[in-house]
Amino acid sequence: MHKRPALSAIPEKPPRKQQQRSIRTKRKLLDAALEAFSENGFKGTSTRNIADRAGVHHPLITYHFKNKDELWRAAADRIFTEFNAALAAAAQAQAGECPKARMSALIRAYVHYAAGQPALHKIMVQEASQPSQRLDWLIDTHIRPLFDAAVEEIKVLQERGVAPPGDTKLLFNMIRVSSGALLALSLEFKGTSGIDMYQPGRLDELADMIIAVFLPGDLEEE
Amino acid sequence: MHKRPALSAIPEKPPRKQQQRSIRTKRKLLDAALEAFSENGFKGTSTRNIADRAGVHHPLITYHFKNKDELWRAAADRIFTEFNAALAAAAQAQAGECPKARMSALIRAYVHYAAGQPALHKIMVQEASQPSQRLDWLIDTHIRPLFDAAVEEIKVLQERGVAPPGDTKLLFNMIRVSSGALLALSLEFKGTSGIDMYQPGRLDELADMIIAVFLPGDLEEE
DNA sequence: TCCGGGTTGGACCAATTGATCCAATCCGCG
DNA sequence: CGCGGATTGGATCAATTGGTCCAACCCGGA
Repeated sequence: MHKRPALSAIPEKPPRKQQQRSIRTKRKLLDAALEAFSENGFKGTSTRNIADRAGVHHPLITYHFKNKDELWRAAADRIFTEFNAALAAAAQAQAGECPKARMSALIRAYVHYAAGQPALHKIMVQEASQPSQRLDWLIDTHIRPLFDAAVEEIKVLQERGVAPPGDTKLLFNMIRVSSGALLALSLEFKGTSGIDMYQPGRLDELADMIIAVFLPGDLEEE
Repeated sequence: MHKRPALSAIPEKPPRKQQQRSIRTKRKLLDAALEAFSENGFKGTSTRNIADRAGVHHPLITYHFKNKDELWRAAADRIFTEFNAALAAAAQAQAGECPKARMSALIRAYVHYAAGQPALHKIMVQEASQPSQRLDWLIDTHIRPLFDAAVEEIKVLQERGVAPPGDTKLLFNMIRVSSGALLALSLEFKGTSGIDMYQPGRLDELADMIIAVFLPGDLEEE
């Protein structure tokens, strides 16, 4: 409402700078939480397990994140923000190119990000396995905006004969799970087929096949 | 070692018939276990929660299945056996048809089975999220035999110009997650796109799109 | 009908869970 | 350097976990 003329700081004293070790602790906890939640789901993960992975005393979770739920939210927030940035960077790099080249670059970026951070897709699957407030939050905050933009891009590609016809949202989700889910299942894939998606070249092979299958056409004018 | 001449049954007395209620209890527990494990994973599911869903006293799990691990195994065994039977029936019905029609029927059968039993794919994803004996058992006992057969079928379709070229195993897994994973994510899909895969017609729409995308060619002779 | 093993219910156990409390320690700041 | 809030460690709590035990019961077979 009213600001004092400086000198005497009454309502908002500049809070002391956060200590460095605190920042490190928080980051270690978030890393550990992502790994643990993606492997065992929310219910299946104990805060002690997270603290152990992080090499940190477990009540610090309460101190830094209030409770298990908030820790999950903070971890999910971080990975989705990072993912968004990675996609944006890829899109940026292809700003002037034709739509098909742009989408191809996005697919490649997605495949590589999903491989480097399998937690991304795993956490979505873990949460989508049953209704929950966490799922609602995830969808509203991160997933829907991201997907709406992608669906628009694909719609253009359908209109111009590059992507096959049919429900765009359905098509987009097929593309998306072909990369994300397949990488989330990479352990099973290795066991059934002997193929290790993390060998060099495999990721590009996957991306190329996705592009070949889902964007088979050549660009034609409207 | 030595068998007595009947009359006096010593080593193997014909065991009394299993009581009917026991059979019902076991089946209720298996149903509940599938649901619970697919929603919360192995670690995230408590035996008491399973017993509650089944409306059964929880120590009965120990009595009927020895422990949580064996219960999981029995549940997974049942759903995969059922699934195998459903696929076999679909294949049987198309015995004489051409390869493309046969694979299309299999895809349709898979989509409908995955929709009716989302636990099938969810359990695979839950277990594939980290190495475990359960995952190894699942792969060796059920998944690999099933997939090897499917991969052979697809290889034929590639050779005859129906399916796109490239690594067959990779292609098969793309087909498979396009149906299975997409249905496992149906809650998220509903939230992001407003599309309910369980509305009538949606499943066939998905199956048709999978066929259109992954089996685009017409059959040509070798 | 009644016997006896198959099946179930109730009480209980040790270990793990998420969370809280408070004293000890650390470190940014004056 | 030394103050004092920020951060951490240790102890502890009630609730939940997988699993065991034994008495009560149900019901298939004679």
